[in-house]
Amino acid sequence: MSAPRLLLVEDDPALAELLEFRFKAEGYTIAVTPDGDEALLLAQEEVPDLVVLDWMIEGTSGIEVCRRLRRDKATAHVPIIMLTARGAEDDKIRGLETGADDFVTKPFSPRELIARVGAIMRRIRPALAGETLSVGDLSLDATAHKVTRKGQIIALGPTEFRLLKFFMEHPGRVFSRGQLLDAVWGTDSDIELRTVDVHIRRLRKGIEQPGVPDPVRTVRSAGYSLEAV
Amino acid sequence: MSAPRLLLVEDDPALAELLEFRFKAEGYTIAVTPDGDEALLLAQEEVPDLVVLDWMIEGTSGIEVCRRLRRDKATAHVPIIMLTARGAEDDKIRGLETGADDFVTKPFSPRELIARVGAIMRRIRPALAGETLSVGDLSLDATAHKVTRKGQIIALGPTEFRLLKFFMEHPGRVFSRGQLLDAVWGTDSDIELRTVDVHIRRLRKGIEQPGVPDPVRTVRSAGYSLEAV
DNA sequence: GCTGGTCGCGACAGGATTGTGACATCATCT
DNA sequence: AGATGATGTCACAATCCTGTCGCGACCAGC
Repeated sequence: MSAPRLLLVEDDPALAELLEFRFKAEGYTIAVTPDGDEALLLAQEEVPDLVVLDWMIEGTSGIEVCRRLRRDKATAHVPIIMLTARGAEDDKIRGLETGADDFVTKPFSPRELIARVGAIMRRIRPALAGETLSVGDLSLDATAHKVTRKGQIIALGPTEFRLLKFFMEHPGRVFSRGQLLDAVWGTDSDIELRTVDVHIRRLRKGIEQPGVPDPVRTVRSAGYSLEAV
Repeated sequence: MSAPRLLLVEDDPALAELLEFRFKAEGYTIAVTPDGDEALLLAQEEVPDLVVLDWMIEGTSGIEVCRRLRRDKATAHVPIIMLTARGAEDDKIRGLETGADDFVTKPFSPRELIARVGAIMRRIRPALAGETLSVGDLSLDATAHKVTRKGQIIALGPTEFRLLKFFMEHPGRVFSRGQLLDAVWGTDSDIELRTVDVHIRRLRKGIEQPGVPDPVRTVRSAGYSLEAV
């Protein structure tokens, strides 16, 4: 399984850098931002596996970020660890009731935070387990019949799903329309070659996301391929 | 969901009584014992949904109880919240690494502990290998032959019950009509595939509740699945 | 610029798949 | 026997998917 993705919202540069370094050393992929609003954008762009959120941050307050994360369907289930100042007990309570899953009181040791993140990840991971194909920012769970890009669930029709699955089983390789027909439609299908184009288009439309390049490459007079970015 | 069962291991009688009272008021079923060994016996007798464990207790130490709970297959998955004295940071780390899911520093307010328990309870869903299956807001007691959703009891016909049970044993996974026939009706049944649709509908009708999305997902040209939410 | 070939895109009608209500049958219980 | 509830099928409606066209944009070479 790919590296767990964290999102750290912390406006103290020194602490942010320290944690970034430590978590990367632990094998996490981690995005860092000091700003609440930017954090929300990042979370929507690519849904993280866990959010570490400082209570006192610039822009939108921590609890507001927390609430908004919970409100958005895509991020509603993501565990949140709040960082809070010592003694602010009411904040803790409110944080937990808002939807934070845990909090850590400043000052804390990186070891403690890492241990807590680990504890939550261990609790979450098994639920997500499945045979998952993964190419670039795309991932496809064949048993659950689900496709995800940057963590966001994507709806595809049956044929588009099979097409994408085939591409993801052979990333980077170029297939002619005939090969795609054989592989996705079946050897004995009597279908126009150009029909493949239409499904390629539907697939592109399905997985497109603003600001992200299209991973489906057209190779003129040869066919199509899925780029591993 | 039937009342969540807690196990509280606490040797301070005043605190134990206070927490017992508060948790009962919150609708939990709670067993209390001051002794570590007795706690292990109780946990084996009736596996709780969550354990609140004081670090310093009579008999076997808290961390030892924690470790043994984790070692026993029946209780390995049960979340544990440790109660620990202020400032014992190393203990926290060791506790978490041993398998505790969270800890609360004394002195704490009952509200805080209750909020934490609530936070963890909200997070438990996937495949507990016990007698009661639980997926999303659904829970199914195989022995009592009862299904509840968001605490409300739901009446299902025998076939719908078996169907739901099978889904809950494999949450999120998509099954074809044929697979469902094999699993729920039996391998040698001679039944129309479309009959599955009808029972899916009856199941949906049975578990539907106003304001809550339908957890049964139709995957066109593939089958059905129960969403793990 | 022009030309032949190739590809993207919107639209659409037919086809395939699924949702739904109704019904006859069968087993169980009173 | 009668009542009740569960079950498997069917027909029909509602959706969704799909293969094909046609048109225009684009590309490479002349």
